[in-house]
Amino acid sequence: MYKDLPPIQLLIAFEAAAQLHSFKLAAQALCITPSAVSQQIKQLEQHLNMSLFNRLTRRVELNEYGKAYLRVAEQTLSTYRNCHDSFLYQVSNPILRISMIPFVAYEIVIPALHEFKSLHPNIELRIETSMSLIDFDREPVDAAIRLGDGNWPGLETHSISPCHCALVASPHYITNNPIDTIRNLSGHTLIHMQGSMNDWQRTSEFLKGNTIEHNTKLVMDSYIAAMRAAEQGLGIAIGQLPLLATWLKAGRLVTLNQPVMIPEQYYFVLRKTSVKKEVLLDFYHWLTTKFNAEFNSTDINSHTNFA
Amino acid sequence: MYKDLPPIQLLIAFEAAAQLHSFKLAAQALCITPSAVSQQIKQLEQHLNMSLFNRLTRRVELNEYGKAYLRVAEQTLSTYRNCHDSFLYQVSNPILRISMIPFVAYEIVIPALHEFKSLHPNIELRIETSMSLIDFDREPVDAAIRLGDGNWPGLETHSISPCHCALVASPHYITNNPIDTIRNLSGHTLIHMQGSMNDWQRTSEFLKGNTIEHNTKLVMDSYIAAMRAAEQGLGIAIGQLPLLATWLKAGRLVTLNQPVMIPEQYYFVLRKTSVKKEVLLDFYHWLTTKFNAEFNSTDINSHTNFA
DNA sequence: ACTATAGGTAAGTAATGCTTACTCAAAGGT
DNA sequence: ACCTTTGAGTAAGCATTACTTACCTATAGT
Repeated sequence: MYKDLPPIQLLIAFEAAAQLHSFKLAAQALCITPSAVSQQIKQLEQHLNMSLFNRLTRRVELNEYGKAYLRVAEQTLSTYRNCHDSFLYQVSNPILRISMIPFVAYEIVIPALHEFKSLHPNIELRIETSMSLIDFDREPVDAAIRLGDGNWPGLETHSISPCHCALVASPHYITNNPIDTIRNLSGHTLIHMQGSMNDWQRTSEFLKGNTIEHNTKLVMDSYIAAMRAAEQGLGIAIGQLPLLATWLKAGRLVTLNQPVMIPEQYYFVLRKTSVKKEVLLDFYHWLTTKFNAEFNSTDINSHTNFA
Repeated sequence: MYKDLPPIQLLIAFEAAAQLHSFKLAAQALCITPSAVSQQIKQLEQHLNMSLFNRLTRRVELNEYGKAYLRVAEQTLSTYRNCHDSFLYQVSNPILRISMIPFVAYEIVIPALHEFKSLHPNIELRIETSMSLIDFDREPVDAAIRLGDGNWPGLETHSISPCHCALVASPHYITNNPIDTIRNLSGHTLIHMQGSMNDWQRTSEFLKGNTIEHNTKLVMDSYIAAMRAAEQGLGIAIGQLPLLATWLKAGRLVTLNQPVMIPEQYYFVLRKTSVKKEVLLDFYHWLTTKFNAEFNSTDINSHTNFA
């Protein structure tokens, strides 16, 4: 059936001639000669093995077949034009789906979204919050914000900012549960985060202490829940400085020691082959300034030092 | 917006390559060389100013733009193929809309329709019954069966059969209302048909008589109603022989005189520019045999002659 | 009767699309 | 580690297609 389809480009001349009732006007519209239009339509008629126009003197008009075929041409070409236009719209107004943990979304990205939107009105951001590392091959996301060593095979990584950690608690908690020195936290509740259970192990190594055993454990299912628990005075948590700027400034939490830079960093991660790389990097650069603004505005020396 | 539409024929190679994930296979499908496919797709990419495929080694895969553009190509081409197919279907299974008076439809055409359908299974007939001459420029009909002199400007006419007229009445009526001679019908009811009021005038001239005045008139609104009235014994009507074959054979009516050929004939009428001329003439030839079969099967000498 | 006009046709030319021949890069099989 | 195979990209040349030019035809309008 497909084999004897007339060359699709002939539809263009036919549509113009049919709509304008004139080969001459069609030729003008298409910037070719009337003769070329005549030949193209003759070709189409030969392919269909039927005539499409009644040739009158100095005028052509569609016959019944022509009228029916005009519907073919119009439908086909309008489909092409509409689909093409919406394709171009999609391309020039890309949707960036970016995955991150809820805390980063709520504390850093979302509060500044209106600024990004005003800088890049064409780019539509879709923030996807996820607890764990998403699989780029399965999830329909364009990029992710990840804490790690920057080594994810097949993905392109861009460093956003280093990560400083410090023990945090609410001021109220400190008052009611005095801390002698952070090397001796026995008797205190240590707030853990699910999936990062060895953080306290590492922390104790950093602090050159070994007092983290025999403490009460409180395990929360996310970083945001851990911070909220600390804010409520339920114990001591490990806070990441770039994320806690507003909490520390507002006095919802205080740091108990000089922040320590950990080996992991925050990275912006995207597919190596992403066609949206350009706009994604626009977002990355903007995001980096947001992270650094947060971190620099946090006076990392304003902690209650029990070291 | 339309100006920078890529040449529509490029969609064909793109669709094939995208669906087959291979320029080589696409080339085979299109009966061209892989190089040609590669060049067409390169052209398309240059028009769109973006790449559509990730070129891997010995393999190509659509990137995100390519996936989006595949929808453009598929929609456009499937629209073309579907519309084209339904156009061809329409052409090869034409609908013939043919106008005629109800009597011709009911007595001649419709009883034989199943035969025509078996001879021409592709042709769909639409019988449109109409009391008066329809206007080909306004009504969506392809042809008409008309009684007349064959001279209708702008239309092509083909003679179907001459028309013989005779006075008819029911056998019962004749018994109850004896007729002396058809030159003297005084006292009889003459059944007229609306729109053909001068038929009796002409008939009297044919019969070389002048007795048609001072009779009771019965005016019916159609030929079929006039024949039914005669059948019911309501009076004498003017019957057209080609149409009354079954009625006469069944004894529903009898002729009262030797049928007389009138100047009008039955014609098959169509537009000079009709694109369905071929199938219409198929129908015309079939119709002619039907008319003649009817007429020849009527023994025009089997009348009750009062001349 | 003459002119102007729209379309059709034929021949020549410009443009395009295709093939051929070659290169390249990586995968697969010894 | 080697060579072979394979699919895609490229450049040059060729073949085909599509367009233009010039001329013809028919007719509507003057």
